[in-house]
Amino acid sequence: MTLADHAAPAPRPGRRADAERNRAAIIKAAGEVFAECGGGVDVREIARRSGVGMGTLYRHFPTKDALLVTVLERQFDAWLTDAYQWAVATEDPWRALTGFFEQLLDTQAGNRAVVESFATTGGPSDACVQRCYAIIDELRTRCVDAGVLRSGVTTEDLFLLSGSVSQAVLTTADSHPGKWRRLLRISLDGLSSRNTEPLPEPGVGTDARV
Amino acid sequence: MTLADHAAPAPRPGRRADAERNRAAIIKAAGEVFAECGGGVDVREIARRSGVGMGTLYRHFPTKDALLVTVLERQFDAWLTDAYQWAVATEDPWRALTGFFEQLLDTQAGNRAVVESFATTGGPSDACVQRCYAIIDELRTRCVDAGVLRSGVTTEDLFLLSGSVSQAVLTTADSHPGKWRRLLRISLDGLSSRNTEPLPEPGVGTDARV
Amino acid sequence: MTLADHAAPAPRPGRRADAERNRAAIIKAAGEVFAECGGGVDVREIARRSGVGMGTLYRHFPTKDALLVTVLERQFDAWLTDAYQWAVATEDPWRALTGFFEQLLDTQAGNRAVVESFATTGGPSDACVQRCYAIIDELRTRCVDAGVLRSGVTTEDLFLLSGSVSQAVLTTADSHPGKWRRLLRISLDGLSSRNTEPLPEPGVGTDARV
Amino acid sequence: MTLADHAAPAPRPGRRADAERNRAAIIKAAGEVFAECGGGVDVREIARRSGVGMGTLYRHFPTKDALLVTVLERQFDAWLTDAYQWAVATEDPWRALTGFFEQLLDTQAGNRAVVESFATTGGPSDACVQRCYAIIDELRTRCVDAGVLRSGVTTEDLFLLSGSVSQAVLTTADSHPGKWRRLLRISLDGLSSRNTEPLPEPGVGTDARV
DNA sequence: AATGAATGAGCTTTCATTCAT
DNA sequence: AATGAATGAAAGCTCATTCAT
Repeated sequence: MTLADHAAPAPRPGRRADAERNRAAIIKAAGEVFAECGGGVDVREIARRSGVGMGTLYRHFPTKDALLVTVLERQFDAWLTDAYQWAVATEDPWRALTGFFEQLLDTQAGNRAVVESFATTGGPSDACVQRCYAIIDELRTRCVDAGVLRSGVTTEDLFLLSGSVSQAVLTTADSHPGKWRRLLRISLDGLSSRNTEPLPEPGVGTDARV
Repeated sequence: MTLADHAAPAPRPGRRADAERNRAAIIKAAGEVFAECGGGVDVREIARRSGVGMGTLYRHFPTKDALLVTVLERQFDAWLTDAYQWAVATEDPWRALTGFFEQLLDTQAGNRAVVESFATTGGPSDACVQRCYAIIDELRTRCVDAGVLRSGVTTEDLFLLSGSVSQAVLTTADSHPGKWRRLLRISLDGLSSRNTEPLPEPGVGTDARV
Repeated sequence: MTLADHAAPAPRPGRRADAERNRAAIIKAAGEVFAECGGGVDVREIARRSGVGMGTLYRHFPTKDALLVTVLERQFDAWLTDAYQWAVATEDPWRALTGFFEQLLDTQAGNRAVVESFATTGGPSDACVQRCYAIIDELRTRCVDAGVLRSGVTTEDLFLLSGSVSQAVLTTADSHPGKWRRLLRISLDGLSSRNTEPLPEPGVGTDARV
Repeated sequence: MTLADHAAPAPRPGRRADAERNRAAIIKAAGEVFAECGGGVDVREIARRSGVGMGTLYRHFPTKDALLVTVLERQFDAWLTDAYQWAVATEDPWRALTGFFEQLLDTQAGNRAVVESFATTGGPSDACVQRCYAIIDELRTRCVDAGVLRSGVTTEDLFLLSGSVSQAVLTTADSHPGKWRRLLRISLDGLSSRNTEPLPEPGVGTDARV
């Protein structure tokens, strides 16, 4: 049992089959609709696309926001899990870290809602963020131990980097898909231990221009 | 006359003075409101804060979006100009480039609407983007000539980097102001010529993990 | 057999025992819920509290309103019976009449749905009203025979009086419980034969001010 | 200046004429609709009937409830004023008191919303209740001074009596209009000083049957 | 016969935009 | 030209009733 096992679909026993099917349909449809249109879409669109009535939707999720969070969590969690599993199986610590980021960003490419969540809430949900932190921290530690990571780089730095590049992923999704990979590589290279200059302290006033 | 002179307020001749004053008041208020609340605010709030009626507002700007674009353009343009002027006056090409980014990001720190614009429209407006591109290209060329920039880095890469870090600026604005500077430094360091590995081609399929 | 025997639970022969149990549970729960919250409650709350599913509830009662009426009838009927039995056993005709009202009002104190029914439907149901009328008429006749009732007072007057005071009972239920008893006493005293002025005729135009 | 001057229509100076007309139309329509259908009606019905859009309605009243309260206050206040003015001009204290009640009840006959308000909120609004209390108290004092009021009768008793009879007014509005006048007379006669028995103390346990 | 999930019209409220004054 | 009231199409959410299991 590692960090990577995530909330299973949880097929509660007494649940009727069609209810479960509907719930799944809602989550699926919501996942697509939120991804395409962002969190601002009309709930009706999700109901329509999932083939259920409004009441059914609201039976399964008490508010639109609850649905959004659920969907984002599931999506992000799944991506996180995949990327983590790949990373764990990778020998080279550096490649594990960078590959993890690339894979994670790759899967969330063009998902408006997920990317929005980084800008508005700081991430899909606290639980997701926690889990992401834990994973990044693990990968970071391996790099530190191997001496390949720039000194002073924190987990927060890495998380922030990931969320920030995800915006670039969305920006370029339509016009220049894949271009973000160059940006990611650039930023990651700035993380290698070949960069020896100290990073600025978190204090506000630091000014690189000086 | 250089790249940096931007669209002046354009005092159209036949215009009555108070109309011009109103227009200015609207733009000022909209700038503040959009910055604080993002592009989703109620137009009424802008009218209220600028002290004009809704009709006046809509006389000057046909749609909310037109107002938003106008405001973003002016703000971004001003910041761009400032940062550019500083950069032009800086001897060291590398410092000019990095300082330019930091200054630009610093001024837009916490401006919700501007940052949103990068995620949704790819930038405040096409004109802004063009101008930003031109400036970045100029600074980039200086670095290339001085041999301090990683080979293969394009203007697009740099622009994308800027837009992406701006998201981090917003994300951390409340909780950890200034933390984005570390991220910026990291990314910029990935741009130095000490990084010799080739960047991935823009093609979609490239996979850093391999 | 007197006026007072009311519709028995009527255990229809072919009925399965659990069906009867469910029906009883529904009526019990509905009685409580309607009393507490009034007729506007969500039917779900009743289903929940009675421990049956919505389908079962609607199998026993075709509409929410049918359930409401059934419940009100049963409750009111029971109270009516109790109050009547007490009144019948009371020698003094005046005390029988007044005590009947007080007892009836006392039991329905705070039952939102019953009181609402007087305002909206004129009473829990036609059958209830009929029965109540019959009882009141009986008690009234005794008073008339004994010469203690104001001349011209009709059964309708008395029924109306009861329904009207019931509102006061509800109004004061939380803040001043029991205060309605003063109001009841006042009104009842207006009914005594010591008041000799003729009551206004039912015609609309009568105006006490003239 | 007496108790009876009530909030004037308040034609705020800068207000546009049509806005005032709309506001009036809304209040008028709402008054009718609420009176006919009670507080539960669809707001759309009021918008339709007053000939304005939903937005206009909500511009004038922030919530449905605010509209309801405003309407009830105005209506009740107007009735209160009328009845009070009549009462003040009446020499006979007893006739002033009883006539006041009759007139007040007469005007609110069949107004569902106002009557509902007594059952749910205890009255149209706190301000209304205060004013009503003050008026009743004044009329009551005159009766007490004249020695025509039953000893121990409080203003609260009288207010409660009024609210309670108003239910009867509503109940009989359609089937037996005017019948409530008999009930009112009965109750009022119970208030005359010819009734010498002490009223029950407000304590809960008092039982008239004993 | 029992269950509780599904339905969808209907509710209150918001807000970009138009238009009478 | 300026004002801000008016508009009405959504939007999020509820709940009496039906229906598949």
